[in-house]
Amino acid sequence: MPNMKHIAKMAGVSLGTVSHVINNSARVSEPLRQRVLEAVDALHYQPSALARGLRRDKTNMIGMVIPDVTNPFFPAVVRGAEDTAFANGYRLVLCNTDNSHAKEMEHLEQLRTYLPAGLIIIPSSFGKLSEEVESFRRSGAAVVFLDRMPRNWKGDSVTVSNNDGAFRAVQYLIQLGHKRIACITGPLHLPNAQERLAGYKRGLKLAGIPILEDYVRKSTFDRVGGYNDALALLRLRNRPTAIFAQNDLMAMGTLLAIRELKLRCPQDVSVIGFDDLDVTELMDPPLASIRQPGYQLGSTAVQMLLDRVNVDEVRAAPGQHRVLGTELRIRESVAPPNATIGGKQPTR
Amino acid sequence: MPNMKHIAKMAGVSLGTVSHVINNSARVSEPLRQRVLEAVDALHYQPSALARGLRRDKTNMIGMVIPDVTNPFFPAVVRGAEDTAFANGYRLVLCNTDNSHAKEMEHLEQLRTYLPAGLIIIPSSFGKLSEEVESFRRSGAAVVFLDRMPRNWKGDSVTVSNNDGAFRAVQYLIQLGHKRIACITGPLHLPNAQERLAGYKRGLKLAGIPILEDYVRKSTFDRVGGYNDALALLRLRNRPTAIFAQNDLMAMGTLLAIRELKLRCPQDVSVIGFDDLDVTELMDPPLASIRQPGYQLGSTAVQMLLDRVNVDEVRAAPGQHRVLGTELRIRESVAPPNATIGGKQPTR
DNA sequence: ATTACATTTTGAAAGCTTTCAATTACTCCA
DNA sequence: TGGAGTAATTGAAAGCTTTCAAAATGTAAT
Repeated sequence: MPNMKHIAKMAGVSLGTVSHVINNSARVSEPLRQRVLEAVDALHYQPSALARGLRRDKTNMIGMVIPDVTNPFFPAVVRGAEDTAFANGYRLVLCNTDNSHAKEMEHLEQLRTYLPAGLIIIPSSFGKLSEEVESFRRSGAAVVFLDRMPRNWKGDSVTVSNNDGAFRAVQYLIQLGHKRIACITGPLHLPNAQERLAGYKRGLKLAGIPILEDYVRKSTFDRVGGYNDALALLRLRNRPTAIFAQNDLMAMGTLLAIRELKLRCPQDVSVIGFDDLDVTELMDPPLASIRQPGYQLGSTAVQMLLDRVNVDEVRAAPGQHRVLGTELRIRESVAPPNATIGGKQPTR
Repeated sequence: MPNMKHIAKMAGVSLGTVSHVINNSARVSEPLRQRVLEAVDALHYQPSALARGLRRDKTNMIGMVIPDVTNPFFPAVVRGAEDTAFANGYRLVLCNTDNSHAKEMEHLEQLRTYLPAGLIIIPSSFGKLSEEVESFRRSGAAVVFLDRMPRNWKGDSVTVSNNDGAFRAVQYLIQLGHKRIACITGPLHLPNAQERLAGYKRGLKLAGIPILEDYVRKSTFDRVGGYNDALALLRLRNRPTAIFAQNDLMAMGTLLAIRELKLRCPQDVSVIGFDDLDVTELMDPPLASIRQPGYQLGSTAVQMLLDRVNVDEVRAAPGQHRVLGTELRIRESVAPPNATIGGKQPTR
């Protein structure tokens, strides 16, 4: 592999000149400039990202730390991030944490040794993580939190209007005539789960519907979680007529549970999810959901990160906290309670 | 950030000794060793991956080049890869190519400047790509092709039994009584599309069913592709009673097309896909499919890659070509032709 | 032609690690 | 105690780039 020395020799100039031409870091007379460019072309020269990073104290890599690509909400986010990173000459290092604090920390510590330009994090733990991240930032990396954010984070972040989305979903259900509305939440140490829960409660409160302990089930953001807790809800003496699952994976689990108990959706139970995955419209029944702009979430995060990187040293610029909108998508999984004659009556 | 010099000074030893302790690259007396380790601990020292890579001519990064994480088949593959990479101290750089040759090349050229330990590629083009990859390999990186492979590739690869999977799907349909079986293929310059098509043809041939031009539609591996070509198939005078879509995304498009034309699946048309995505069982109707072990595909690829990296310089070791099995998953989207009374008769 | 000044160009240092040849320390035996 | 031989330790070079102070070149004015 050719290096700068080769170029310098071939073009008959010094190392410094080659560097200046390549980086446009100083005025170089046209003839020399041409000779260098020709040599670069002839030898197919590409600067070593390692040496460059070592010298500059910063590489063009962005660490992206997420819980699990396999959760169908995340690929769009990753894609949005990768696209705008790529477009700006940056690369993405993907790290799955499985919501494990230990893995999260291990990834971060490793990443740091690469001097990445920045970090995009969908955190699953807080506390020690925040410290680690703060130290990252002090050492010059830009950090953007995505989707979830530590309570007292002062830097940049992108999230969605979780509270509002949930609120409007509940409001819609109430409008249809539902009074017994349950909620399956994600792990409540996660801010987004908290916010969606708050939105749910706000909706009920506004309509004067009391909030029942039994109707709020703390679960995990995956299908089996949704399945299990839906089962529990559906077996209540006072079975809910509508279930709001805090993400689509849990909503799918809910649909399975409904099927398992030989109930029907939406006649016996309405279901509404959160995320609006691509597949929702193909499901049986098509799943109503609250749309989150996944791709945009990722691309915005990288955009903010790069802004921060480029503004360079104006660390004074206060952290931005951008919130993207959500949108209610109604589909056949919701209907007024006891919509059809023959809908099974609740056991009480 | 602390560096080796700091450690050396603190422990009262030379740079060389620190390095030896950290890498176990030479015998170091126990007292010195302890002092170094203590210093490392005290200062929270971590070797610079950049300097190390520069010196060693190789980093612990693996470039993973795929068409699009957003295609729901890939996340599992990526996850499998990332997991076994992580477990072995390697990191994944994710690159989406959108099936674009140009992007593919750009990613590769960029990756090379990082001296990655290896590359895992799901290629979307061949020809020039193969050259580039070959040159990568000569420069010391291990390369594994995944899912698709250039025709004359001599190195490592992991794929699945595409031909066989397709064959068995077709065989099953025939067994149910279908005679008019169509196939929606992926882009035929992709080997996996080719192989699945070959399997389809083999199945028909074996049963003595003639292969109709009209029943084979070359499409793209996504939902709209499937939708459009399914529409075309369903409008044929001699409408097929079963459609084999070469991946689940296209199969979903097919279901939409069927719905659009007010036909019913499986009564009017049976549908079978390929991939067996997680969501298939929740669809309407649940989609029969040929299962591919996505996670295993990714993890095997990284495993092979690391084997190659570690065996070190025994470049003589011949390329391995591993083929993972596929499995037929029958669900309600397939049934005998004209299963129910009232199934619309084909218009001639 | 000389001086002063602006513009280009250069060479070396720094960034951090690994590795190898050379040096130092140590053990054992005569 | 001296010397041979082995084991442990060291220091410097190399890997590739960027950057800065210094050197060289060019221009203009006197």
